[in-house]
Amino acid sequence: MRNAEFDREKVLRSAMNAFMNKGFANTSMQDLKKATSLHPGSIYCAFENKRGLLLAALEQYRLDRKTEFELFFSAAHKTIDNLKTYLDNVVAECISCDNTQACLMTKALNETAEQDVEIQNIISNNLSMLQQAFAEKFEQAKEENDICAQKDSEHLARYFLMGIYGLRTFAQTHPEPKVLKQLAEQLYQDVLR
Amino acid sequence: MRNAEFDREKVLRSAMNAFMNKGFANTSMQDLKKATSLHPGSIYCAFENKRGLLLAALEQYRLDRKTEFELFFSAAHKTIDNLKTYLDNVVAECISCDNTQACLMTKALNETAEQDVEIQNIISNNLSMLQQAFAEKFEQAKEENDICAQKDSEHLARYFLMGIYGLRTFAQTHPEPKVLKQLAEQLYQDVLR
DNA sequence: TTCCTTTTTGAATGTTCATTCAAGATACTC
DNA sequence: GAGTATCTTGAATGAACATTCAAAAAGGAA
Repeated sequence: MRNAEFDREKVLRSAMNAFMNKGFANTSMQDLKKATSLHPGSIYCAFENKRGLLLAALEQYRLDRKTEFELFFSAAHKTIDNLKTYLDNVVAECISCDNTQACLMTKALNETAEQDVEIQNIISNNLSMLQQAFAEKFEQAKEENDICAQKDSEHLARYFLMGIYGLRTFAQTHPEPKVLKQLAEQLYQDVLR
Repeated sequence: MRNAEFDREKVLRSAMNAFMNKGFANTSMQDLKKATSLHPGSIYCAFENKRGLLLAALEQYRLDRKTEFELFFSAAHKTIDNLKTYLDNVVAECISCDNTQACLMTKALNETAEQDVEIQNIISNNLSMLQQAFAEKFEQAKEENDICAQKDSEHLARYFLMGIYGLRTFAQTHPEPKVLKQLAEQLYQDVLR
């Protein structure tokens, strides 16, 4: 017996970054070798192939984002304030202009859509989970009387997520802090109202 | 002397579709040969290389979208109603689920970002033009007293565009007509208010 | 230590790709 | 209608790619 030497999470996060930087098709095994410090054979041994590495990276990304989400909403503030903090963080990511500005999910969705139904389904499910998580937070905010009780939490969650997608795309063309903050502020107000 | 035999616009629209279907990196010259009915040599003769074909396709896409835009706003209705019609059309495109659901601009932006600054700049400029065109329409709507005079047309245009980006991305995961229509409706209301 | 199992290594493989090119075809000019 | 410039054709090219594999290394069990 012998265990793998590499740290699986570290490798997956490196692969994530590589895929976010150059996209799936444009990231060669050489790029991945450099990014992960794993030789091709090891990658194939551990993840079957390049696509398998993407699948594993997507799952790790989901877990990381979930942890991050829970961190934001574990803060001892009103739910509505945590939502604002979450949104501000998205803006901050967009402004920073590093590769995390792109979401691996939407990036991969854009690239592999139509061609790889399995990946498309996985991503759709992951994004649905995020949407569901937001819906629960909006429900909570309703209970805290910060959002009108008649509002549909599901709809709010969808709209909020749509706004985040739009914000990220917009930021790719104009990553001006002032503008992005203004857009996020309006999104927040529109959701509150 | 001898003129090229092929119809340049037709070829570019075919290339557009190919790129929207599979993305730039995943569209091979063979795919392009099939899509455009042009032999590799002819493509290289006319567009220099694959990237040149993308550049030409992007420009044709811009022109086509511009024509479409002007068509929408040439309708003899109030500007605000034309805006709604435009948005409804985006939703209809998303629902139809053919490849036009994706915008070639945002698709290419997502894929080539970071790696090809020239393409990134071209796309950013094109999208800025669209944003400017929207701003003019919002200005017009203000003059027609359908939008509060204090509102900033530039901001409205950015928010509207952001919403469209978000809508398109959202539609990739959940192309349910009812949901998309509801999201578009709220976006419209939020812009009006 | 010894043996076994699994991982690591990196060169080899065969495929696919964008691109080139020389020959042939075609339309325009004079 | 001859000449010429340009386009079309599609096979050839060489690079880059994902993937495989056999040998070497190393952890764990006894």
